Amino acid sequence: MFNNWSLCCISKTLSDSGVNFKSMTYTNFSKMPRTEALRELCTRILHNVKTAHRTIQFCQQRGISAYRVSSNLFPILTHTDVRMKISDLPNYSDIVAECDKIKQTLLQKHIRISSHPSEYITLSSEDSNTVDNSIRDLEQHAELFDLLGLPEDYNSPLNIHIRKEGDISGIVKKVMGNYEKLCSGIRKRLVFENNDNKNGNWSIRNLIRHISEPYDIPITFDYLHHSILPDGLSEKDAFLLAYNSWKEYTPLFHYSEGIVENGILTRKHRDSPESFPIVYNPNVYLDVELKDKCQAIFKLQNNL
DNA sequence: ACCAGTCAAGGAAGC
DNA sequence: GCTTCCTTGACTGGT
Repeated sequence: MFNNWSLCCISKTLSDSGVNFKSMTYTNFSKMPRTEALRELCTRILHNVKTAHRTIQFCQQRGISAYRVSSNLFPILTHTDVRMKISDLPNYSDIVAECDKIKQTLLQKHIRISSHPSEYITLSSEDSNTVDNSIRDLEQHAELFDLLGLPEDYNSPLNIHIRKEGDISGIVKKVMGNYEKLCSGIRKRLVFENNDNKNGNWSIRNLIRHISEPYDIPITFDYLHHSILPDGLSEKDAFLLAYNSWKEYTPLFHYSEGIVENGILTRKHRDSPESFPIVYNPNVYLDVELKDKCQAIFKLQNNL
């Protein structure tokens, strides 16, 4: 039976036992004197890296073969009034040491690592500040991946959406113009995921035609987004088109189920799976976006 | 200790 | 054209 599940950011089992990530808002950060605020932020960040480590170990223990690192491990750093790299942090050496421990853990038992930078980041914006902010965010992800010793290729994908709707060729030109400017640590890992806007552009069909085929970039297949915006493709055809776009790499796809309201499938994620996904080629990993997180995976591991 | 409201992002969608 | 919504778990402040 298919068993290549990827845990999305959080283990509910761990959080129920009090192991949680910490965050920090800019509002709060800006209220404190800078030195004090930075010290608190550093403490929280180190805590988060340790929590990510524990979560990866949890995956190893529970037969979960991949892990999506949360994009909130390092709060605020990319904020326009903070603008720090991980390496700028006063406790950088502690963070490096903790990342080295994660590296060792990953060497003992392989866990595939990926990330899904915030859905608000965009390479398609007409506003250059917005694009710059997005690139800074991506650079932070690449910096972390490098610290974790992750390969600079699609085995450790950074997955984003193309957010803008409208004139496809204009948007693609914009996105690819910005793509060329990205450092290799981002570019060699960056993949694009189908989205589900009403009558939206970014179905699997259009991503394959306008992004993957001309520019040789893998496409992430998301089951739920596809069922909301199939764009004339069956689930099987969309899955296999996306599958083939990964070439020699093993694809990492997203699995979730939507809540049905008044007989209409919505994009809201269910807590727990009701059905087992059809995996049209078993050589994939499925990142489980159901809200029960690891507990949803346990259900899938036990064939519901 | 608990609860409700807030936070953070940029664009879509709805008035 | 303006407002609301989307998304998420943790933070925050009031009780």
